[in-house]
Amino acid sequence: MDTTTHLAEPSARITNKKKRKERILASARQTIARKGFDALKLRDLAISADVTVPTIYNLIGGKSDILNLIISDLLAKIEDAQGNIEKTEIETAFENQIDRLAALFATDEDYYRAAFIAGDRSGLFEHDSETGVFARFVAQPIAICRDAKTKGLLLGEISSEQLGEQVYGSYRLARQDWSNGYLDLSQFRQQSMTGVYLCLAADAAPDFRKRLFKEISALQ
Amino acid sequence: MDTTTHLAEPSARITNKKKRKERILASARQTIARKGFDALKLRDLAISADVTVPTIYNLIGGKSDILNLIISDLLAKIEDAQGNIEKTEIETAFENQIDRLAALFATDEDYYRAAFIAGDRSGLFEHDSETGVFARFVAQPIAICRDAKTKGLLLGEISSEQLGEQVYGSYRLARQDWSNGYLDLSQFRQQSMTGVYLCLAADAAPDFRKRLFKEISALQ
DNA sequence: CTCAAGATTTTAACACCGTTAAATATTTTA
DNA sequence: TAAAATATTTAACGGTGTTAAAATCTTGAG
Repeated sequence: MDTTTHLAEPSARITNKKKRKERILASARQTIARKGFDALKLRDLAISADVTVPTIYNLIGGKSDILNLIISDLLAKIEDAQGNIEKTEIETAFENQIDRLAALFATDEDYYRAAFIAGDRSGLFEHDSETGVFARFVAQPIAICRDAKTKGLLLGEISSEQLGEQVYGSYRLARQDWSNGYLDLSQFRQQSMTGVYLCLAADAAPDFRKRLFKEISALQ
Repeated sequence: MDTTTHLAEPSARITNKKKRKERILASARQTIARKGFDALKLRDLAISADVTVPTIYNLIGGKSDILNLIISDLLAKIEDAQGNIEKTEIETAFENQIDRLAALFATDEDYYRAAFIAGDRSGLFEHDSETGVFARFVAQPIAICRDAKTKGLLLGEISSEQLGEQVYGSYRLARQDWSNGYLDLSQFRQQSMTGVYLCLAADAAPDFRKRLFKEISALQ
């Protein structure tokens, strides 16, 4: 299989290829961010990346392939940003998670909005797959709820799986409303947090419940 | 202005025009329902409605105009189906509302899914407008919550406006998940109801809260 | 009934899009 | 350097929404 004596060095051809590819993708991201997903035209993209259309097909592929790469990039950045959540306190665990997301989105709001819209359109967040995006992301709230139950903060009148899914739904909805342009980023934060705290309050022990409502009114 | 002696009778020309228009729209609805929104092509539509493409432009307009008519139709049917909600009991008020929606969707599931997707894409449910769809629809849960508060079922640790919006968010999310194909109709019903009951439970008086959790576990 | 005026439909084209085969240019290898 | 492999571009195809202009039909006055 390997006929060379040394490891394959990154020949100039290949590095150039990579450079062009990156230039194309960066340009695509910029266009989506600035003008929306439907405004991405292959001919314009080719011009702005200083190549021709068939080169795009050669290096990346058709429009859906470009899309897929952008979505992968989105997911990688999100998972990176979520990182490990410190389980110091329950409220701050969720607050941290949402704040990190909001901070990430703020770095390039148009781009993330566009990427989420693209993701939603291509069924990225389907619930069925055991290993899909939804399953990976919903696991975290569920884990936090479980932890809260062992600490006696939650009463357990509803399963951690169900409660976690509802909590996750709260910021999923806020995220969608934001990426659809219905909310700005600060509203996204407030809306997510309100939803999360309210869900938790439903199953919270009395003093924790009191704390949650105090947090909610502090959000307004 | 009115030069005729009698009221204008619906001349054959005009009734034919209306008939054609209806035929075009019905055909469009069918195509969207069967093959999805992106599969609606004006040439195909013209053939299936037995007219030519410019006739569509003359009677209705371009693709976005067709879309708008279909969305209006969707909204009319929904508002019709919602009707007046009897305020007998709080839980059943929400349950009735959701059941009526689910029953309506079930009459032509593919069509309603497609119409919602089209509506979402064209920013139908924006939050800002005072008289928009969102404002009209969110008013009902808020009113029910207010009623529940006066009856002592809700404690009022959160405003009826906020709680109602969260409740509405619960079935808005479920509706989106259903129209995106992530849930089937029975899951939509279960998911909506769980979310609504959980939101209410957060602010519910003890015995009402107990009732709500019983309802939730009965849903599984 | 006839026929011109007006409304409606259709023919035929335009501009734009994603995509791809075939030709050209470039880089690597022997 | 010559040949082989690889990458890029030229030039086209089929399909889309849209529209001006020609052809057709309907209406109503004489």
